[in-house]
Amino acid sequence: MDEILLTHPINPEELLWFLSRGFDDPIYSVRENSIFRAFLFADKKFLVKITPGTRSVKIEWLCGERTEENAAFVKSFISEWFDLEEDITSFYELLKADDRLSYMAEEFYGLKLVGMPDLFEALAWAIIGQQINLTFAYKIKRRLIEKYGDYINHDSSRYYIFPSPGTIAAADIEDLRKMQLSGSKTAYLKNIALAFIEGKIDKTILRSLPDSVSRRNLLTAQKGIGVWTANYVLMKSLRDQTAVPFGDAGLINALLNHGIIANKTELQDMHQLFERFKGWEAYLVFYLWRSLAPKPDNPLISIESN
DNA sequence: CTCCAGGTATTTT
DNA sequence: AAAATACATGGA
Repeated sequence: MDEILLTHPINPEELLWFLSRGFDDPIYSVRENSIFRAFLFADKKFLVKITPGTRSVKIEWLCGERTEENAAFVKSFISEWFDLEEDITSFYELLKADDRLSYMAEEFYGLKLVGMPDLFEALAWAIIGQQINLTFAYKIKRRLIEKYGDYINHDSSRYYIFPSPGTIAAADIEDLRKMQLSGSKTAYLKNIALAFIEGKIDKTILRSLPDSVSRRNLLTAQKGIGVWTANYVLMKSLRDQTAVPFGDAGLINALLNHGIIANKTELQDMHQLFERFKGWEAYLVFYLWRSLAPKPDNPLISIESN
């Protein structure tokens, strides 16, 4: 049993809820307060069971060899995935200062920004999700991962690993189209997989760039990566707080719900809001998204339900 | 049938 | 430079 001790407490219920919030992400499964996920590291596959608590996250090895290297990799991956090291106290101070958002500091207390440490997965996911509803997007992601992803079978369940850029670069265009990826998205995916293979994009390169703007420019140089996708990926995979997917349909709807903007085109008030949340922009987006898919007891929807 | 969905590229003003 | 449009396809 491995364990990550937390300096800053988290809310395990919120985390587990978010991970299983009515969508079907094929990259992990959530059962009985634990998260199951398969990993590939140094050509070895393994499966772990992750059980988050308030002050620690427990990691149990279910399949594959537990070496010190593997354990270190998984711990670091999980820490990044769930943003375990960030102290979000000052974000809560900002929330509390806003009458329309202050409830979030209690309602979602201890919710950390769930990221996507695998940059290729984040890019592929962002492209799949462009301009289609999330339910459909997750279906496509599942088809993609079930056809091209490696996996581990364990206890009559299959745990998938997201396909590598090499696999997608070699994938047949017709097969991708059959998954109901549009023609242009198919081309985008292949193109981006190629960019990874050619070493044009990776996390090290992105991190070596001096600012958000140059990171965004590196990404948007690829066809299929527009401003929204670049910011989404920088937010989810590099935890760039200043990368806000402005124009995002969900973000706009959340702002409308909270009465922060009055319509979808006049976004001055949105920019003012983000100005006040400097340094915590990505967290603000994440919490606003969180507000869109509330728990049954969330006041925001109990009003309209029936 | 309509409108929309965690947009992007291209073409037209 | 800004605005309109084509694209693509399921979900509600």
